[in-house]
Amino acid sequence: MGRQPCCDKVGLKRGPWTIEEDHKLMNFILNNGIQCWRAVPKLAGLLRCGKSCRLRWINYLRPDLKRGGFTEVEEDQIIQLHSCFGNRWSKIASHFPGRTDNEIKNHWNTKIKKRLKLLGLDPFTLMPIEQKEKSGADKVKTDMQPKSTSNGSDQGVENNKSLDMHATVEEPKTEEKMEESRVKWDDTTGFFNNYEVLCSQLDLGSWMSQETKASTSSYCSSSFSLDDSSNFSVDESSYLQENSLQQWVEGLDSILSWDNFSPLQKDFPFLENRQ
DNA sequence: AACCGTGTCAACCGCCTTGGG
DNA sequence: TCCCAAGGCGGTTGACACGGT
Repeated sequence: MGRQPCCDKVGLKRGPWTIEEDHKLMNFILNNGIQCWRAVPKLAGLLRCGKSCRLRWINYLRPDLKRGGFTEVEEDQIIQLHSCFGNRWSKIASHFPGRTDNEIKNHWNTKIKKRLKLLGLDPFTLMPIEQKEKSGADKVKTDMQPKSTSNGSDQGVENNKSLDMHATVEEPKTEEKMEESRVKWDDTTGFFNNYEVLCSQLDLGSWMSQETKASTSSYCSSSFSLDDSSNFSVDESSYLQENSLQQWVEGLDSILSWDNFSPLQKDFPFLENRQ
């Protein structure tokens, strides 16, 4: 017997979301908030499971999402944070208001990982691959896992100093500090420096920005985030200022066809001017 | 034009965590 | 303390786009 599905999947729709479904979900959440994800699809008239709705909202429809490619600075921060937290994407994403863990995970797997390999660095340890090969089989074992999940000693505090040089990473808040003190480190943590050295040698910065410019420029101009985006709660949707919502609408403009959103006009009059 | 390989990313799956009873 | 439901999370998959041949 396999594990029971998270919800009754009989008759539920799967696959890509249609604009109509997006509309229903968005409309429902903006009007009612979220009390229980399991109840959302029923109440919103969707043939989806609650998890699917939650994911769609968090990764795509949420008003505070920042759209567009990652900047060079963001990529730099992701690499640093990944060296601290490993594959704990939600933890990493919490440092990037408006970015989702899924987005960061995808970006890491498709872009950053490859670039680091191209630079001859191991993506997990930021250690030069040649050096790693020399250092024997024991090391290979650690390369397979992010440091945060290994059960090492407390040398992390010591090694963390190497990251302090990078002022772009915020000092973790009290809770995070406690969490980080639990994060285990090995002797490769400090090798983030290798990445920087190689970047400067190969002028990776300009290379990255060349590539990211094209993808970011079209979106960044319309992207935005709410002041306290990381804590955005739909229950408080009424606090949304009309202009903030309008910004969100503008951000979505390039993605969704607003022909399908005309029913929203009664709730958000500024939509009338669109199309 | 057709095919193939590769890259990207939205969405799903299933395990883990949390909170309420 | 235990159990269960629901939410959260990370790994993985598959559809689609795009470039090369």
